[in-house]
Amino acid sequence: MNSNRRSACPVSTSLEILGDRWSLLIVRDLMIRGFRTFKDFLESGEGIATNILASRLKGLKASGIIKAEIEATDQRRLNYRLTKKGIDLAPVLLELLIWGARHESSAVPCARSRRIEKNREKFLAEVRRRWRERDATPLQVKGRWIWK
Amino acid sequence: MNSNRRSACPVSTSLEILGDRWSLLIVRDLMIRGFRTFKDFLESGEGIATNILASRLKGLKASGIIKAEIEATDQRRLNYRLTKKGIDLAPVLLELLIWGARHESSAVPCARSRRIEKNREKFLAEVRRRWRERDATPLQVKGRWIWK
DNA sequence: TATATTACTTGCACAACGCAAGTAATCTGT
DNA sequence: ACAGATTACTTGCGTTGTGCAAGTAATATA
Repeated sequence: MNSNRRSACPVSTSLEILGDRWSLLIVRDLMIRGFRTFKDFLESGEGIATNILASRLKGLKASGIIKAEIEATDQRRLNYRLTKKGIDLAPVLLELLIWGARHESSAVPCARSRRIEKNREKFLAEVRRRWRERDATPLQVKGRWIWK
Repeated sequence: MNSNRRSACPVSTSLEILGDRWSLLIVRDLMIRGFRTFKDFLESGEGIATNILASRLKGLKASGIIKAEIEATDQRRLNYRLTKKGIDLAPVLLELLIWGARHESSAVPCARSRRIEKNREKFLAEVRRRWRERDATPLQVKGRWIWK
């Protein structure tokens, strides 16, 4: 499992699993936007190709970050869900959000990203509650989407 | 500058810049290990190729995350250094470290990663102090390398 | 029973990566 | 002063990964 690692550094190990343009976006969609299905991810706006999405889902599953279960009422639908290991990525995503909002994004007003930053623990607690209770409504902060 | 973005989400934007297997490792080496030169990065253990390293350094410079200055006493040597934008990635790296140590790494003893987690703010303050004061000694926690 | 939906897979062109080798500028030892 | 070493790259080339379009199998709906 942890053979063929390029190094023992946990940052390096994390990046071997998550270091690409798409994996963490899938985690974001599961965590924040309440997405569950293949089709949801396809339509998430960044325009991932079907083959790339399939390969990333496969990788995330192999790494134990997500799992999939067939929907009881519709055998066609696979519902993806974060594992504990997956939801533990919440702080990583939050810090990426804060960094991007501060240094790169014109889309998130400074006031909103500063509020998220200030209420870091509250935000994480809410993300974890949603996961525990399978709350799949898109996450908002003060009535606004946090990613726009 | 922020044209041709696949979406307005700051997480997506961050990943377009940093979402690969190498960029954040270079930032780690600058931030934690006190590396400065091309040669330092080459020998950092993960085995990055020279052309890839050159292209990543170029990208990080273009993104304003690092800057390079020629060493006064040796004109051959380029010293790379994190900018403010670069040092602001410290929380992202820290969370990747914590996640990797908890879920992937056998190299970091649980006790040590828990201590880092508990002293999150102290750790970040120390990283920022080192940057301000140009302290390039490899960062240790209680006399141990934090990445092993 | 025909059509739609979901979650993929396959084929192909193109870009990125990884390794080995080479190069230009600068420094060091004699 | 000159040979050899050092630093920071670039170039070539074969392999791997990505992105798009099209196709497919299983299941659901009208």
